[in-house]
Amino acid sequence: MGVTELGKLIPKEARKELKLEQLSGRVIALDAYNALYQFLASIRQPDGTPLMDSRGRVTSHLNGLFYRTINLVEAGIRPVYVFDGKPPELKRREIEARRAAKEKAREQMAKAAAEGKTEEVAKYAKRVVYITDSMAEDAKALLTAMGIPWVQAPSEGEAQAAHMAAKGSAWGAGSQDYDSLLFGAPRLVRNLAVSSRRKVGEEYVEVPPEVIELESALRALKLKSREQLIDLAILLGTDYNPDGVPGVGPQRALKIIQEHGSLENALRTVLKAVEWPVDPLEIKRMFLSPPATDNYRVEFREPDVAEVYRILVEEHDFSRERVEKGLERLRKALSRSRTSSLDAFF
DNA sequence: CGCTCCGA
DNA sequence: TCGGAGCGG
Repeated sequence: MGVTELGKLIPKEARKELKLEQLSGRVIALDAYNALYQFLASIRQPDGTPLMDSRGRVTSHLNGLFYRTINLVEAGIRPVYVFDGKPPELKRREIEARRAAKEKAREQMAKAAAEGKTEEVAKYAKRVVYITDSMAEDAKALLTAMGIPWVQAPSEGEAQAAHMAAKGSAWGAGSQDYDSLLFGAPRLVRNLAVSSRRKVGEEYVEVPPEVIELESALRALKLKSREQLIDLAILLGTDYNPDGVPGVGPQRALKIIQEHGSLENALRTVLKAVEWPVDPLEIKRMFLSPPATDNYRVEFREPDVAEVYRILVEEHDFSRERVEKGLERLRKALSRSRTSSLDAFF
C-alpha cells in the first residue's frame, strides 16, 4: 500500500532500470514484510491454496524467501532484512481499513467457493493474506540459519531501512512502496528479483529492478527538499491519511507545494477549509523523525547447513534435494563475495 | 515467486 | 538455448 499515488507522480526520468548484477557489492536494507506479503500472495496453487507443510502450516513465505535471497546473494547483493515492529498509533485507521477489506475479501472468497468458481476463489485468496507472528519468526530463523542479517525495527520497517540507508549502513532501501523515500532513504530499489514479471491484462511484462534516487525524484518533481516531498505525499494520501485531501489530485497537490513552499503555508491559505481526520503536521513529524534504532549489526556468516535442513526439511517438509541444491548455490555465492570484496563479509 | 522439465 | 507449463509444501 503505502504512498501509491506518489509513485504514479514519479516519472521515468527519475528511475534507473538495471540488472541485478549492477547492484553487486551493495548492502540493501529490505522491507521484510513487503517481501513476505508478495510471496504469500503469489506462491499459490491455481485454486488459491498456499504451500503448506504436513501439519497445515503455510510455507509460501519460506519458499520465496529462501530462493530469492539465494538469487540476490548470487548477484553479489548483500541483503539485510528489516522486520516491522509495533505499528504506530497513527496507522490504526489504515490497519482497521485493511482488516475490513480482508474481511470482505474473505466473504467474497467463500461465496465464490460455494459457487465453484475456482479462479475467483484464487483472486480473493490473495487479498486475504496476513502475516502471523509465527510466520515472521520462521522467516527470521531461516535467515539466521542462512547467515543473512536481519534487523528488528522498533516500529515501521521502512523507516528503519531508510534510517540504515541514510546512515550509510546500507546503500539503499528495498521495497515496492515509496515510503522509504519519505523516511529519508537516499535510494529506493524496487522490483528486486531475478525475473520480475507482472501480469498486465493477460500478458506478462518483464519488470526489471529499478533505483530511484531521492535527489532525482525531487528534481523531476521540481521540489526543493524531502520535506516538500513529504508535504506532497500527505496531500496525496499516506498510510496515516489514506484518503489524502478529497478533491485534490496529483497535479494540483504538486502545484500547491511548489507554489506555497510547505504544507504549513498551504494549511494557512489554500487548504484552510480542509478538515483532516488526523493532524497532518503529526504525519509530517512521523515521516521526518520516525522511531528507528542504531542497535543492529549487518554481519554475514557462513550458512548453518544443519539448521537450514532442520527448519525447511524436518520442520516444514521441503525436499531435501532442493534445499541441498539451494544451499550449495548459497555457499558458492558467499565464498565468491568474500574473495571479491576484501572487507564486507566476515 | 522461482525452479525444473520438456518440446521446439 | 529458449520459454511455457506445472509444481513446490
